[in-house]
Amino acid sequence: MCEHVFVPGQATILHADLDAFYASVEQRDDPKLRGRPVIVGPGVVLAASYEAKAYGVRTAMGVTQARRLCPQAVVVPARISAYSEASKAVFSVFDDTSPLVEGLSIDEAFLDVGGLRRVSGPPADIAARLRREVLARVGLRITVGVARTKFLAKVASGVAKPDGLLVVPPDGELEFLHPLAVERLWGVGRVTSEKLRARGIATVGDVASLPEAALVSMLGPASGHHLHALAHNRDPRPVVVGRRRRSIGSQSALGRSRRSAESLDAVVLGLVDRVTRRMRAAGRVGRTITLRLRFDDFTRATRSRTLPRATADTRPILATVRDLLAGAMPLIARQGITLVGMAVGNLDDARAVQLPLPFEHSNGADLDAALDDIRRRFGNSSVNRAVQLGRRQGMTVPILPD
DNA sequence: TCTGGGGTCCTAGGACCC
DNA sequence: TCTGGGGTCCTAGGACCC
Repeated sequence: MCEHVFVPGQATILHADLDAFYASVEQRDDPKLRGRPVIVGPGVVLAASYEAKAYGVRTAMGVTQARRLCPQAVVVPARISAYSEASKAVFSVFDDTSPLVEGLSIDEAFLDVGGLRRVSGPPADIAARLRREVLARVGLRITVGVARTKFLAKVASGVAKPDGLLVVPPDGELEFLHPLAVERLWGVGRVTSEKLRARGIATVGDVASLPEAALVSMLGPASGHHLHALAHNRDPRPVVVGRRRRSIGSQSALGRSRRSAESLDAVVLGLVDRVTRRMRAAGRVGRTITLRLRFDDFTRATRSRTLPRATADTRPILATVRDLLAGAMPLIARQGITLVGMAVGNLDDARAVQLPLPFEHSNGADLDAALDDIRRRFGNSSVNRAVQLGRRQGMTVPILPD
């Protein structure tokens, strides 16, 4: 029998994070790069090795500036397929370690090892073994944080990197957390950090000493509640397996030179082709098309439209993007465009049944029959969605069984 | 700091439904 | 006929993350 042994109050969540991922893959594959400052470019810094970070080189910095800070750095072009292959290899080590793995990005994941104590030993041992395994099987160094909650495990790995392991014991959580800078809190970026620091709030402990209402009025309801909870070390979120992407998109920076309408259209065509290919490969269809623009002064704009039915076909999506772009032409003419992107959201499984509903010429009886059919085939909770979407669209509703 | 590419989630007003 | 409360969806913008 396989029972899940939940030990309350134990640190059982691992946050595993590869160190300087892209740069480490380059150093792994080319011995000449080992021990040297490496920057993955070109254009902007996609990743920097720790040797380069020591000189102040940071992700998203222009490569020109990075070279000024660290003239001896080797700049190599990104090899995305190599990174994605390395990522797959690392995730297969994760999957061999625990059945409960939640990927966060190409280079980090949460693992819940709470049920593995009898089979694999205590979490700290599992974490140490995981680090050895990733190094042995994939040749990459990884940092692991271990704690009772996801948030704390992630903070722990952030503090421990590079090439570290840090366990936060349940009776030492607040001592660990409260002296840290507010920027360590998940969800505190540039804007929130400035708001907090302007009020003299510099550490997690400072946040914890504030009444929740004060944070809410400062930052809005969602951020306020969120930060208050994290500062008091409340984070009940479980590790979730099999989370699915909610949108698929692509974008392209255009540089400073002026673009003709024709060349803009060529870029858009390429984006739509890339995105729809990826959607079809993933077996997804989507309804909401978003056009993303960025201008000379770095302001942004988005335009979106929701289609009556989900699709992964190039033609309707391209037509929609072109239409949105045409609507935005006055804006583009005024501001000068530097980036164009598009994304498809509201994703559904391509296997979802596209049900036609007889709303348009309905006499009521037709509709009731259709809803009965949905109830019979897909379960009761699908009916509400069908009614909502069907009324709005008058046509087609994608439904997956309950 | 003159800034790439891929994402997630929240907010807020208006439309619409029960 | 007028009214209310509760809820979802759509659109646009913004903050944040790696």
